[in-house]
Amino acid sequence: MQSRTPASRTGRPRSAAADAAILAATREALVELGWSKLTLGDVATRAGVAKTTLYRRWAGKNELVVDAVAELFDELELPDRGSLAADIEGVVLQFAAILARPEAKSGLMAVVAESTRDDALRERIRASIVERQMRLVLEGRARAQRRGELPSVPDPAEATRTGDLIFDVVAGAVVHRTLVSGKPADEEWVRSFTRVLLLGLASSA
Amino acid sequence: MQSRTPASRTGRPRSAAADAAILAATREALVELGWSKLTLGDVATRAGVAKTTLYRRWAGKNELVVDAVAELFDELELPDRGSLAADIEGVVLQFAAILARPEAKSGLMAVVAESTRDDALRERIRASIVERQMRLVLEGRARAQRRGELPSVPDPAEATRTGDLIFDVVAGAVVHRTLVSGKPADEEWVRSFTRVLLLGLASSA
DNA sequence: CCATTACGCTACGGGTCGTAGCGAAAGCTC
DNA sequence: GAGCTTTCGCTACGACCCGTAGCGTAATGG
Repeated sequence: MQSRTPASRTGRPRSAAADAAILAATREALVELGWSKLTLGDVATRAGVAKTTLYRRWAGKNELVVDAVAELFDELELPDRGSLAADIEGVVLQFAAILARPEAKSGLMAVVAESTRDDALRERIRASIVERQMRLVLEGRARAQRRGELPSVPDPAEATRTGDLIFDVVAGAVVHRTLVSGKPADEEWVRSFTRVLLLGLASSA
Repeated sequence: MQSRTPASRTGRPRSAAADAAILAATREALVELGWSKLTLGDVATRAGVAKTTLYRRWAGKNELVVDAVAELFDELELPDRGSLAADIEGVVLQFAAILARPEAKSGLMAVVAESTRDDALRERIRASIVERQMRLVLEGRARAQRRGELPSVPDPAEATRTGDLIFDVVAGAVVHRTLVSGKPADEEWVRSFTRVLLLGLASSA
């Protein structure tokens, strides 16, 4: 996270319980108040810590919410469901379930918006949230290539570009469906999406 | 926009020039300051109007930015380029060019984030921004069906679902590429994306 | 026991918010 | 032009949140 305890060994250690309490309080405040009305003073009160303690660990609202939201994505997994289509449907449904939670809705888009003017924040989001999702895409793709469902790409640069493309299409579609269109990415939608992704528009009814 | 002059005909009319100046000042402030540091007092000063004038027309920052950003999407068009693939590439490049502008980056995601807790704001975004994009998708699809490039869907409900799906995939992918991955949706990317969208993952190298 | 760091608490200047109140300006109707 | 109505610019205000400084205390390790 944000912990920096590399060389310093002396002195009173930071309370790990306080970290957990603050992040939980942040998610609670996101649900009740939303991003714009969330204040660090309120979060500190909810967590039972002093405001100064909070400022010693996080630079501001942006960094705090990134860490609080990032924990929601810990549960993402990619079990082998036997086929590429089933793998995609499974992971997309998991992703959609996380995005449907109010603390994710309120917080994620807000910090992404802020990250357009803050490179350090963008990198923090990439490392703690996006990177994990990306790994799943690459793993699912490699699995499908072993099954023979997807052609293998010899050129590494080309492989990276294709991986990035797939990731933006999958994540972008789910995010847009959930947050912009405001409709649930339920099983029916995910089936239709997977069909289009695999077979293309022309093949889908 | 927000003008309400249905029954009231008497008294001093609202200055249309002030509206334009305020919206332009809002975009200017979005570029220079970004969403979070943009204040209504500053916008009023930039526009050369009193802060109270601004509050008479817009309920708050959210509504103001929605209207300011919405004007950016006025230029979206869908000229007939002869094939579905060419039509998609053309409109996606236009969309990407708008999203690449700093006033769109900073503002759009922020108001979408706020809209997760404000239904009126969500509807405002839908009506003034999303609706226009959706129209292009439907028009391009109808055109492709006339050309025989896409199968026609007799069931109206199914047609709506498919239209919504295509829209979320296209818009979501471009938005995610631009704002989350932070990479440009340039011609090369758009070509690859169009290929995947039309032919599916299996057919793309 | 002592150095070091974290903690809780209080207090503060600075900034923004959104509104109220005022006189002046700009239209329309007669 | 007289009179009515609404908008406009301006000033001022209490309320809130920010981020930090200072202090005494608590919890470690040497």
